[in-house]
Amino acid sequence: MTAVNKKLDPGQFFLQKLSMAKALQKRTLETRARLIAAAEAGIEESGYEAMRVEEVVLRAGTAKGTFFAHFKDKDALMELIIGARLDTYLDELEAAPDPKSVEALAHALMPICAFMTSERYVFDLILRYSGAAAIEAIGPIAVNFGRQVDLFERWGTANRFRTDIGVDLQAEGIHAFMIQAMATHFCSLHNAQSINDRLVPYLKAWLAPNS
Amino acid sequence: MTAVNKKLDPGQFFLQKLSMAKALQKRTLETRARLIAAAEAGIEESGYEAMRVEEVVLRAGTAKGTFFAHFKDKDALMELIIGARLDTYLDELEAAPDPKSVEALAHALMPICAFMTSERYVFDLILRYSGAAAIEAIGPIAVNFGRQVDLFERWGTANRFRTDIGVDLQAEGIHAFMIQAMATHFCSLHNAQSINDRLVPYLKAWLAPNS
DNA sequence: AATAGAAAATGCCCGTGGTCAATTTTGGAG
DNA sequence: CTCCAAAATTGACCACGGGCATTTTCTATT
Repeated sequence: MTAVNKKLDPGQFFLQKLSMAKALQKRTLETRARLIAAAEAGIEESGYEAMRVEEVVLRAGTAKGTFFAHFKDKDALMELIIGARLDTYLDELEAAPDPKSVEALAHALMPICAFMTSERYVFDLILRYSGAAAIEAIGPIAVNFGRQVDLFERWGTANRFRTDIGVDLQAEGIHAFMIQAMATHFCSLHNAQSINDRLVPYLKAWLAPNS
Repeated sequence: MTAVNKKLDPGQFFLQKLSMAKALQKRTLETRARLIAAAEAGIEESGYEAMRVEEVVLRAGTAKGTFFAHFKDKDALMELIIGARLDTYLDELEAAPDPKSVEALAHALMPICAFMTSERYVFDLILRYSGAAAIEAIGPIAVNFGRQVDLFERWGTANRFRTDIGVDLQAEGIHAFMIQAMATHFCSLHNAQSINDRLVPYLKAWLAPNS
């Protein structure tokens, strides 16, 4: 677990952020866990957008103020939970063999795309937090996006699709088109096309030009 | 002015949406204009994020309820105002000659990029509204994005950068990388690189592969 | 065990977006 | 000019995120 940013559940991420700081009381961790569990239970029932701080606090059996003692704001908890989900998807991708074709690459991305577009609210929040809002606050989602690009670089190194550009640039392009495919998926009035059907042409044009 | 989606100021956009509907009272238009003017004045002073419905209503001399009789919610007015700004930038681009090189293309996009990234809040709102939220509600920003891609197609037709893919796909790619360049601009901790410096490598790799 | 000081939890309060039944204004019909 | 129905406006009210002074609980020290 010395590798950076691998397999962090919401609680662990918190611990990492505070590493080397004052020791945390057991009570703190319990309260935190209750709040996160309460939020996850509510999300399971009614989705992400419907989450209310008041309801989370009620389930967890704490006061409202306690919530904000643990999380900067409502979005900070959402980011934690959504970031954790994104991480599990990425863990699976990292463990799986590198895709050998553009089609396989797109196909491999579908689970994470499906999650990201499961709710408009989720997609918007991810985009909003994909860039560090401030220097000191680089959150789980921004970290996950970094991991995504790293993985794409690995794929590009293992199976060099294009030789005229660097693997880093290649990886950033994959990422850009992944976002684009998801965004246009929301745009389409009658979304007849699947995200995969949108992504494949982009990636073919990006990774295998002139062919 | 029969061409679709050209040069619509906030008020005109509203009229278009209601075309063929009941005739509007003069009073309605006046109130609307006052609300929009009040919002724009406030934005001029303190920026987009600082806009408060209460303050707009105070300036305009109306009740709060009136605001929501005219606009679905706060964001609807923001979308109108930001969309209008985007349209003026696009008008200029459409009137200007087609860029002949990748560098010129990127350079031409800088003013609109600068506006979109003038505030984090603005960028997030634009992304949020770039896809139609619902079938009936395709707003000014989504329309503007459509115009952008149309313009990129025109550029691609006039000066065919790539011949192995269609102009529409080419245009969508330009758009995707434009977003990517702006998004990563926010990510960077010490953003030493300008948006232009980020965009040019993307576009070179996209529009002129193997060269 | 007593106590002091720090950490955590509390819940009342506020700001702000958004709703709605009641009221006023408008434009037209007779 | 009068009156009425529809359109526009009003402002009291609610929901929800977030702030903060106060109180409670924990932990370390003697």
